[in-house]
Amino acid sequence: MFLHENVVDCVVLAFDEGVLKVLLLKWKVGSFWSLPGGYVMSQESLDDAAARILADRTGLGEAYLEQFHTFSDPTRAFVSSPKDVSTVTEMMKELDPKGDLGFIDWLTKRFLSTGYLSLVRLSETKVSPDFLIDSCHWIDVTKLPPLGGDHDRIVGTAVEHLRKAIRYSPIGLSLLPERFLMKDFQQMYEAILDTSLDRSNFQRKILKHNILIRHEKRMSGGAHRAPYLYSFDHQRYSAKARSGLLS
Amino acid sequence: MFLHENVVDCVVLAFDEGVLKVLLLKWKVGSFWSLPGGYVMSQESLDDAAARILADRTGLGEAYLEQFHTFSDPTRAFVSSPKDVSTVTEMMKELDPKGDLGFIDWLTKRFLSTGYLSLVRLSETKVSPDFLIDSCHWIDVTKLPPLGGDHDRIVGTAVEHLRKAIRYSPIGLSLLPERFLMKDFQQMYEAILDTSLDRSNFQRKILKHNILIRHEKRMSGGAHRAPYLYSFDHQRYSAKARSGLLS
DNA sequence: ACAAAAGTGTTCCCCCTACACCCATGT
DNA sequence: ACATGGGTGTAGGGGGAACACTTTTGT
Repeated sequence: MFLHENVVDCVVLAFDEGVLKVLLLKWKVGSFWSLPGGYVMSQESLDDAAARILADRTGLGEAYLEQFHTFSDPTRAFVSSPKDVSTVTEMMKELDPKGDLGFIDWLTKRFLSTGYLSLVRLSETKVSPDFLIDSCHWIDVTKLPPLGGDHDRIVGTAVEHLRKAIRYSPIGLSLLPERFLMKDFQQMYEAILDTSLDRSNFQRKILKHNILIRHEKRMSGGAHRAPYLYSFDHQRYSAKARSGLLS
Repeated sequence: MFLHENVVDCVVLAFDEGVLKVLLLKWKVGSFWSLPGGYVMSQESLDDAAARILADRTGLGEAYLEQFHTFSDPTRAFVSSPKDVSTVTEMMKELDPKGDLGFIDWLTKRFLSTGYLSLVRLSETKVSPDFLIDSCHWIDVTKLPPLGGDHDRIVGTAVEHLRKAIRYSPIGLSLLPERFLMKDFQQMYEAILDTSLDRSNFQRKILKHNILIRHEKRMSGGAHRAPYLYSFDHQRYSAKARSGLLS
């Protein structure tokens, strides 16, 4: 009756150098930036499509992945101005004179995009470009380049979603290594909530939940007193899954 | 490339007789129950589609309406068993021998459904059946009949979404009349959160936010002391939109 | 010894909780 | 008068905010 193209766009976030970074793709043609995304195939659920797209682009089999919103502005299109369309067409011809130009259609067509939020450990990813993508970059979410279509709005909605969710669940741990310092943990919260937290009170509040395991001290590197390493106690968390971590 | 049918399903909730009720449609054929829903047309946003479907079914021009999730299970279909399909086909032929049977296809086809939550005042609605719908009913969300497809899951997800949202925003007011009693307000929260709250503390907590206007006493009806009427102070709320109403 | 980071303690105060109490009104 | 529902008060406890203090480690 009314058929639509459905795509999934993944907002893949990592915590690196004290800031939240999002995985962005730089296209060969036109130097456009976009989120990793792709079609939802005929017999595929949105969750499956998102997992496939994430795995293809980052090599991650398992990762935190959650749908957060479906975007449907009828005017949304990856490229909007006629000038950009012709630029892209020219460049495509140069890149591959015999290739079909079907994807030009893709750039200008209206479709529905379902946004997925993914939280990963940057070190565990192996990002890979492909025949359309020039390169992959981890970009500070507060310093985005101009993105195609409404992808900047998608990133914003994703971060807003994360901001709400992290107050009630420890999903942020998906951003940290298996063992981590309390300082990293706090900085991760500060980056997401865009605020500063009292070191001593943060530590007490978190530890009171009894969902972290304290290990022996790290001996290595850093000058001054050696901090403890912590890891997440999945067992105990499942038990008290309803309470929420902050306030 | 991969075209899909996209529909919107509305979970329309009202607060009546102390409980949350959802608007359900009873179909002429097969006595199926379903949520009000419909196609997303070619040049229409999801928001527009949901507003149109809500207006068509309830007569409401303005109402709280918010997207909460997109459902995409490839196996989801309104009618799944072959037996039900043939039953429906027979009944359609009886109802309208010359009509086309295209919508049988609809019942069994895979499509993506975006769920919208709507909060309304039951008294302001004028629900209307149509040529496919036998009747419309407001049903206690805790006492649902068997619904077609995954509509029961959609209702559950909607209520869960409402439960989270109401802790941070006064959307529940969309369920109450312009002027209401503190008792109604509390019962509304209790119905949504499925818990009981201390009367005195609830009142203080709510009033402290300074977003309710207290009017003169109601003289009418009820035996015993006459309670105040309250209404929502939109002005003041906009100012402090970030705080959240319950803890 | 000193500086800086990390861990722990202390104080104050607000707010939540659980009631008790007071007020108003119709029978 | 009294029962009942509605508004207000109060004592106690828990926990968050701010900050001081102690411990550890490399230079």
